[in-house]
Amino acid sequence: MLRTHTCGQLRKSDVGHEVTLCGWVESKRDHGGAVFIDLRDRYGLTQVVVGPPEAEASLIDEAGRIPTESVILIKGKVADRLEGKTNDKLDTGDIEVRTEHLEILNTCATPPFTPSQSDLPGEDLRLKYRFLDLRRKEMQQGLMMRSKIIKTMRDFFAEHDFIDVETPILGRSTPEGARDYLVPSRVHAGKFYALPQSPQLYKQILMVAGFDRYVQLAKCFRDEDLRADRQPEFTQLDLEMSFVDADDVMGLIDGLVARTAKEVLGKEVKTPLPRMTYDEAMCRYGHDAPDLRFDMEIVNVTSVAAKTEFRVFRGTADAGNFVRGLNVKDAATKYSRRQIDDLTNYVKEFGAKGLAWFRVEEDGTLWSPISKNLDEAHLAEIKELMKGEPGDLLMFLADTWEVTCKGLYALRKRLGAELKLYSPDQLDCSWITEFPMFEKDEETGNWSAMHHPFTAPLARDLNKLDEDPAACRAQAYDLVINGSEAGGGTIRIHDSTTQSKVFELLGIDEATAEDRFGFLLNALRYGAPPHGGIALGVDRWVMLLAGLDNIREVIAFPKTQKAADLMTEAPGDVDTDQLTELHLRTVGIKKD
RNA sequence: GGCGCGGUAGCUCAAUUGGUUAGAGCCCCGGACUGUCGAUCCGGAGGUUGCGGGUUCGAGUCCCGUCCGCGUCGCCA
Repeated sequence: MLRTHTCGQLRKSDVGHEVTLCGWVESKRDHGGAVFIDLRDRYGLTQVVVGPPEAEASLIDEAGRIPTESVILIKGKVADRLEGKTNDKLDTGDIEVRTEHLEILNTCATPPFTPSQSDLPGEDLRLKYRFLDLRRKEMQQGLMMRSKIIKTMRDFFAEHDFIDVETPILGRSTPEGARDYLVPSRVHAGKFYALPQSPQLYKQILMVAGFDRYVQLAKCFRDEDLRADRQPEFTQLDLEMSFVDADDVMGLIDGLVARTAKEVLGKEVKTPLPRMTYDEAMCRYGHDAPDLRFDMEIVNVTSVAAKTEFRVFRGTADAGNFVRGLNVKDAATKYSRRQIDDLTNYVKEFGAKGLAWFRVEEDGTLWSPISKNLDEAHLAEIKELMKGEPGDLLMFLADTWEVTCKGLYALRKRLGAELKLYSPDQLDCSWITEFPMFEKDEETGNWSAMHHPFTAPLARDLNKLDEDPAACRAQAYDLVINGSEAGGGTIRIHDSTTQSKVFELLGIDEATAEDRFGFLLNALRYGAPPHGGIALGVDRWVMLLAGLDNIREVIAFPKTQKAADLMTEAPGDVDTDQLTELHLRTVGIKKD
C-alpha cells in the first residue's frame, strides 16, 4: 500500500505519528508562505499543511500549483491543530498532517464541475462525467448503502439455506410481457437471443431440478420507456422456493425487510408486515401500490350522489359509475380557487372530466360553487360520510371506477407531498395480496394474465376459472414500500389441469403453449414440486431506503430517458462488417 | 407516440413590453499573502444564447421545425 491511513482515519490519538496519505485535492487554500490542502478519499477528508518548518519553499510553491482534483501522496507527521483552529465539521478536524514529502501521482485536467461544489450541475453533465459525479459524497454514500443492502440480502439468504444459481443472459424471446432486448445470432442466421426480463422460467426449472431454495441477484432487461424509478436494465433479488405457500414467502421476506432496515438504517420494522388485498387497496387508495405513510382514504359517496338533483353526480350514479372523494384535512384555506383549478387540470390528465370540491365552513356547512345544486340534507350526508370537520377540503371525482381510482390516486399522492403529510425518514412496508388473475384487454376484449400465465389462482377461486374469470384471484403478492412497488411474486401452477384451463382462458392453444414455453411445460411433466417465489427490485430498495426519489442516484452508470449512456455514448454505431457477420442490414433510418 | 418543464460563459444563474456593447458568482489564468477550512486582496481571459428556418427596422426574448435532458401518460406479464 502506498498509504498508511485513509483520509477519514486520523484522530487526536495519532498525533506525533509519521503517516502517508493518498487522495484527491478537494480544495486548496494558498497563503503563499503555507498551503492548506483538503485531501479526500471515500473515507473522509484530512487537512494537510504544506508550510515551514517541515516543507521547503520549493515544495510550498509546488503545492500551491497543484490543480484541483489531482491525486497526490503526502508524508508527514500528524499534529494537533493550533488553538482555536480546529474544525468541528470534520471527523478529522482536531488534527492536520504537516507535510514533509509530497508527490503528485496524477494531475487533473480542469474539471467541468467539482465534487464539492454546492450547485449541482445538470444531470446530463453529471452523467457524461460520471467519474467526477461519483466522487461526490452523496453518490458514494448511495453506492455504499447499496453494497450494504446487497450484503445483508446475501447473508440472509445464505443463512436460510438458499443456493445462489446464475441463469443465462442470452435466452430466448417469449412474446409475453415487456418488449425484449434482442441479440442477433452469428451462427444461426436470422435468429435472435433475448436478454431476460426476469429469470422467471429458469427458476421454475431449478425447482423441478430439486434445488428447493434458489436465489440470485439477477440483471434484468426491458425495452420499455423509462421513468424516475425505471431503468432499461435493473437488478432483481430473485428467489424461488419449493413446498411453500404465499404466507411462507411473505413471512420470509418480512424477516429480510426487518433485518435490512435494522442493519442498514438502524430502524425497527414491526413484523409481520401489514397485508391488504388488492380490492381493498383499490377501494381505499385507488392503486395497487398505495402510499400508506399517511391517511386520506378514498370515500365512496355514490349512494348519496344517486339521490341528488345535481346532474353530474346523479348521471354518474345512474350510469353505474362512481362518485368518490378525498377529505383533505385542514386544507380549506391552504388551497385557493386558482390552486384548485390547477388540481382540476391535474386530474384531467388522468381522464377525469372535472373536480368537484367543498369547503367545510366554521358552522359545519359545506360551501362550494356547486352546493346550490344540492339539498342541505344531501350535503350533510356527504359531510357525514367524509367525516368532514370545519376547515376540511373535500374533493370528488365522478366517473368510471378506473378513472376515479387513477385520478384520486394521483391527487392523493400529490396532496400528500404538497402538504407534507409524511416525514422523509418514514418507512412504511406492506403487502398487497390477492391480485386478479386476469385483466381484460380493452381493445380486443381478450383476457390476459395480470402477472404471468403460470400464476396459481387462490384455491377457493378455482371454480371461478370457468364461471367468472374476472373475479378469480391469484396467489400473487406485491411488497410496497412508501407507495412504490418494491417486489412482487406468485405461487405457481404445478398441476397440468389448472395450467391448461389458464392457457385456454388466455387464448393460448396447446400448440402455441408448446411453442412458447415448451421447455417449461416439458419440465413440469417430470415431477415438479409445488413452488413459488418473489423478485425484489434492488435499485428501488436502495432508492427508498436512501430516501431518494430517483433510481439513477443509486445506479453507478445509469441510462437517460432515451436509454443512452452519455459517458460511453452507448448505443453506438457498428461496422458494416459486424452487421454482415450477424446477417443484419439496417433499413428505414432517417438521415441526420 | 402524447402532454408539460428546461437548454444563455467551463459550471450555477440573471437579462423589464422585442431595443445600447448579453451581466453576476464560482471555476480558470497571472500576481500578492504563514493559520485557512466557501481563505482573502489585485488584475485578466472566457459567449455560434442547443441547432435550422421565419416574422421584424431590431430576436436570448415572438412563431415553426428539430436535437438533447428531466417529469409524466400510454407502455412496463
